Amino acid sequence: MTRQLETTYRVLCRAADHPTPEQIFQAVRLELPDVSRGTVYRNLQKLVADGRAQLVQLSNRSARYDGRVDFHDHFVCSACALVIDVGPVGASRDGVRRRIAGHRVGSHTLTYFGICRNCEAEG
Amino acid sequence: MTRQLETTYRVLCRAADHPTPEQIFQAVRLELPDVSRGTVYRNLQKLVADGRAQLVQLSNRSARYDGRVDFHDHFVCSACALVIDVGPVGASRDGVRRRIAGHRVGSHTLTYFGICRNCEAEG
DNA sequence: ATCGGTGCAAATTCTTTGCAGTCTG
DNA sequence: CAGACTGCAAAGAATTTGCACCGAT
Repeated sequence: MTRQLETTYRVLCRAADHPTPEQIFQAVRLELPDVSRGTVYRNLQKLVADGRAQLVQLSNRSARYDGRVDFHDHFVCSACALVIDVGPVGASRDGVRRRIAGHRVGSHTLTYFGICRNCEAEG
Repeated sequence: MTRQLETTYRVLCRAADHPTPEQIFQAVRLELPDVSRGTVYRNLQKLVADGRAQLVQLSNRSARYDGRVDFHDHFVCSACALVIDVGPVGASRDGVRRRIAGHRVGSHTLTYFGICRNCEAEG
């Protein structure tokens, strides 16, 4: 447990907005000015592998990480890429299968796409 | 409606495996040897904008396109990136909300992550 | 001394874009 | 002919990796 890993984890848990690796890197750098991007990328993958963080697949453009590891869903604004947590209530709690066409299901996530209030107001 | 766009669309509809842009490019090139990647990328975006194809957000690694535009869900193998269609039955059909925390919901998708039969057999 | 973790920079991978030429309506 | 579309190649963005070094066992 290095300082870099610990700081990355703390930054991630503190953030509520599903930050990108770049945002996490910038935040970690405030505390550890000499940290490198490569280290932050590596540590984020380590956190996911250890089950202490989640990689949220919302966009092909950039990864988004989540310090919450319990089951919950997401709303994504198609205009500004805002991501908010939803649940853990709702449709995705029910009727989830252990197997689909013989394939073993490990997890699932329900993602809502739409336009957030701000973007809707701006047109 | 150019030959490139028409061919791209046909290739996409024929494919059942949610191909990547690169795979689509290779398939289109069999029919139009001089087509360029840029054109395929542009045409895929056009198809999505026109509602004739769907971009499936499954990985930060590479985009996956889907010629099916009706509501349905996906199973993704975490080991080999296999993607199969699920539904349109199951949990994601029910209880879907029009608004979440005041944000307008346009669509939703339920994604199952797991290990496919082949990968499970191989260990 | 060893071994994992780090910073750095280069390399990869995937996608977008500027531009000049071409095709379509 | 005008505007949209194309191929090409370069640019751009996001991420990964090789390597030498450092720090804690």
